[in-house]
Amino acid sequence: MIADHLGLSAAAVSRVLNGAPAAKSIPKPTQDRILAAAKQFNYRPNVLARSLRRGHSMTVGVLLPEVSEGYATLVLAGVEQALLQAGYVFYLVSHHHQAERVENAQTMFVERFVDGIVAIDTVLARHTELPTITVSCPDEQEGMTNIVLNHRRAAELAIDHLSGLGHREIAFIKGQAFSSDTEPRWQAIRHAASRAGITVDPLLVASLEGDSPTHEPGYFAAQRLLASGSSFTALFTFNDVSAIGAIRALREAGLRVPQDVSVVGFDDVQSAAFQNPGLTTVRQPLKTMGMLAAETLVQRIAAPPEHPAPKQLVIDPEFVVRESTCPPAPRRKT
Amino acid sequence: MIADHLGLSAAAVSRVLNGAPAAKSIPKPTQDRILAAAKQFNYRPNVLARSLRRGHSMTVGVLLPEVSEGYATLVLAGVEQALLQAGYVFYLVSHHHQAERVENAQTMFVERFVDGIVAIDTVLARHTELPTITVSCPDEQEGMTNIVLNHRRAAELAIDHLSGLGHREIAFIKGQAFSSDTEPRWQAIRHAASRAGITVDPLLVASLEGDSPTHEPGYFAAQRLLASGSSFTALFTFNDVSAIGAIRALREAGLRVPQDVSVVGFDDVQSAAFQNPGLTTVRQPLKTMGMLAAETLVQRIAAPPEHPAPKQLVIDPEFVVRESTCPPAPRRKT
DNA sequence: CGCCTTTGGGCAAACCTTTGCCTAAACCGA
DNA sequence: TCGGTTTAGGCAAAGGTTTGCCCAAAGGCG
Repeated sequence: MIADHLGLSAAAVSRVLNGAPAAKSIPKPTQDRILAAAKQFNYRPNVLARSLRRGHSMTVGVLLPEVSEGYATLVLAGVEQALLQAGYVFYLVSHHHQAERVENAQTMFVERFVDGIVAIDTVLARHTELPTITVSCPDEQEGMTNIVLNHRRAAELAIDHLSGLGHREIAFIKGQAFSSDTEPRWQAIRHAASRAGITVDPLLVASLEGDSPTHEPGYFAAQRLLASGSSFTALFTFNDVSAIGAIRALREAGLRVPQDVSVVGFDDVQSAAFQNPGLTTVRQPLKTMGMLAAETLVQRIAAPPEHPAPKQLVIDPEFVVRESTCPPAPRRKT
Repeated sequence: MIADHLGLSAAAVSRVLNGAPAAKSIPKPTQDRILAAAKQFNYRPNVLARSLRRGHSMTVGVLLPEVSEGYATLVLAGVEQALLQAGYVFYLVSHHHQAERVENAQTMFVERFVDGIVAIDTVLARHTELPTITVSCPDEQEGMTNIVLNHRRAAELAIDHLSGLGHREIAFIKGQAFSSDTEPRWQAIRHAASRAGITVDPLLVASLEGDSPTHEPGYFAAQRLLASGSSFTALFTFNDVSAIGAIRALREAGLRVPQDVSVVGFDDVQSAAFQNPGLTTVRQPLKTMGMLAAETLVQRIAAPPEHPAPKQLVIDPEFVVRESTCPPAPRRKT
């Protein structure tokens, strides 16, 4: 269209606008005319046509469990920032931990020629040819890089903190089975506990149930722990929202946090610092992990890795002490 | 490709697969062959090519302030669900309330041939030809529909609740200037207050400052209110996260909520019910608003509205009483 | 047998760029 | 003057669908 106006061919225009090497055979004045006309008409190449021809779309697909949930959206914030910076845009789709939705999303992604995939807390439905980076996903598929937390370290931080305060009777709330972090973190906790000489009472282990991403599962899990009859002076939950839900259950049962029960959360979501009491928690640098994922992905898109892609990028957690933990009361039964 | 395999033309394949009217001149057996082959090869038409030809992309652009923030992502959840149901996918971009980022996003949207735009709590940078639905946006551009809360009703619910409990000295935390709801809601509050015979002490009005979407602005705003020297028995904040931040500031100042100060939030985000104390708040049906926005948009994409599009869809709030409000103490100065 | 109508589907343009290959003119040196 | 090189950009294919228009063969009717 701009070519017609100048009496040139579309080829020339394309070359100049893209700074193609072949453009060096086009004299400066002509180039300037093209540039000027492009500016004048506010010309934008049709991205669809370009993608069709070039075979890539400058788009990536992002998968997460819930679109409105603290954990994944904090990762997403990092992903977005890094992606934008690199000139990519993304499709977002949530799957609510349903395999079918993941599957559909994956086919949608290939249909629409995304250049890569970022999957947050997601188990992929099948192997994909597309460059893929996962955040907190369990399976190690061929050639895909996984950004994971150092669970070992995370568990030690929490257990050593509680153990250092004098707690021996510690209750746990595990994650849902579908959550990728649940198993590795639980392994790490068992390991850290035994290292600290703490035995894990099976009666003091509850799991989050249901697929609600809200506080309720933690609330009910804590109620089950209280009903189990075993006493405990501390509680370590799978994440912060569960912790908040659990604290409510504890309080409703007449227990004070932290005087009667210390509570340690996980993630350090934005609201953790503003809880009452402020939540002691294991901080995951979620935004950083998201940025790392996106950066790794665009790198991989630009240049496929030489031989075997690095399988894992391990991120270290921090521990944040606030008000929800203290030494156990000298004597008290739940 | 599938055409070659069957010795047919791409045209025939296209017509059959799309159930085009012209397909009726193709006999059943041939149609079956095409369908079978498509299934066998798991054939997916190239969406890029199709969009290029058809002139629409089955994609919409979604704009919001922050990707990890309770309010907008709850709306987003509704948008996503309705969009998915209608077969659309979306680009997500956050703008952090920066006009330039909104502008860039808008040009990106037209470059990529989105079929429409959903803008959540966003002031658009310029007029757009694209079908656009906004949620909680102030400006009434030609032909664009805005989903808004019934601020009048919302303010009355909160003010009448506090006034009914006996509160007369009420402090307020207004939203940031860039937030679309700030002005209309404030107008509504003044109106409701005067209707209830309550005078608004200018010293008892603070505004959220800074563009952080977290609890801090509310925390600092509450501190400024406390420092103002005027006493108050109740506080009505712009949203729940501010309320949570404010509660922390109050508590740090030695005030108990609700015994010394009642607090009413706004939105009813997921964590509101699990705060300590549980937050009394004005509930916006955010997910519903998101769904409504998306449904209205796809409708408008399918069939441009007859003449003048309805300008506004007004949604009614609910009031949720929890534990952060109670009658004021008989006598107490802050 | 000749004409008309279905039947069955092909042709090619259009959507818009990108890119490998090519060429016509000009210029330059011998 | 002639051959070679550079200049300046054009040609056309390719990427995969969609769709308006067209046509050939077959069948039906008079």
